[in-house]
Amino acid sequence: MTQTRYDSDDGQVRQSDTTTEAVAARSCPECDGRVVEHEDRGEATCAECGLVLDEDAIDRGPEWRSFEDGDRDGKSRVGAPTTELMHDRGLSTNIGWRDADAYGETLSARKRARMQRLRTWDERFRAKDAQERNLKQAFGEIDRMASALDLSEPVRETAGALYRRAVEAELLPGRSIEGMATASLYAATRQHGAPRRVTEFADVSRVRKKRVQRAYRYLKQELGLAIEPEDPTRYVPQFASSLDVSDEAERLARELLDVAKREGAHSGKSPAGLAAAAIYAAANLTNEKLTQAAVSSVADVSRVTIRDRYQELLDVYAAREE
DNA sequence: GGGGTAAATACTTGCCT
DNA sequence: AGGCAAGTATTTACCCC
Repeated sequence: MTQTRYDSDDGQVRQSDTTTEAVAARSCPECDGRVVEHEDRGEATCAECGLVLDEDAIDRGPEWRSFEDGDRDGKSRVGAPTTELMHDRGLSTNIGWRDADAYGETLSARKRARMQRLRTWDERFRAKDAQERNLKQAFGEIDRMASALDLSEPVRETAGALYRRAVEAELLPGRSIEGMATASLYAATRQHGAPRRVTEFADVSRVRKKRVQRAYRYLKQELGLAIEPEDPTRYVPQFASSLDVSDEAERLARELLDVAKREGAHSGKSPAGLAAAAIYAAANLTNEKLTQAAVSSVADVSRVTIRDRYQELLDVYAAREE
């Protein structure tokens, strides 16, 4: 009697895996979700909606005041803000292509030759390295996909950091940049506890679902990523807001899922399918009009699956009541 | 609209070599 | 290591009420 196990794809499903990130006793003001602290970045995000609660303790932006009397232009002591999503963290300089000095005067032949050599070296230091070019392209991909899926900034940053680690661990040779970039982004959303379905990533990526999953598994294993098994309740806020159901129904959906989890009725079933069914069942119970077709399309789960799961959820819930 | 079903497909696991 | 078979979940494409 074998079963499809959606909760075992990180190879080591243990209770202790869930404690990698410190769990705060706070809850999100927006959606009441669990708040996850990311100590390494001085950030706290909501596990449900990805909302950033505590922005960085360190301000990496320029300082918008002058330090010398009469110096009205030089209001910045630092360069551009650093970010994970620039291949050199935004710290590079550029040497212009024009053969003119800062005042616009043309340069002598000797100086021109020297500038040419400088450019050559500048070029070599900055982008010659295959790894750097690799990062550049991957970060572009990550940013593009994240925009398409409307993912929060911290998620993008995490994805960038993961990808960088993958490159540094030399995981890339023999694998496609897009595949690994997509996998990094997927892993990031899982780590932040606001998961999206793999198919969503495959839709906005040039790689197919299969490749994404393969790359994801590889990434997770090689980097020793501790990622919690997918929890159906994590999908509830997403689906609920897309379908515009009441808070009451949303709460009920969570309860249905909690009961199902306690009864072990969820093992082997797809988390998104369960969440979709719970929303549908809850909407029915609170007399809200919600068609299976509507839920099916936002959750990316077939009507058949919703029907099957929602009957099960109701059965388990009813058996539990007495 | 909901609900049912059969065949096709996807994914996992265990077994084998 | 990788191929293969078996078992389960999910989707697809019909159907009826």
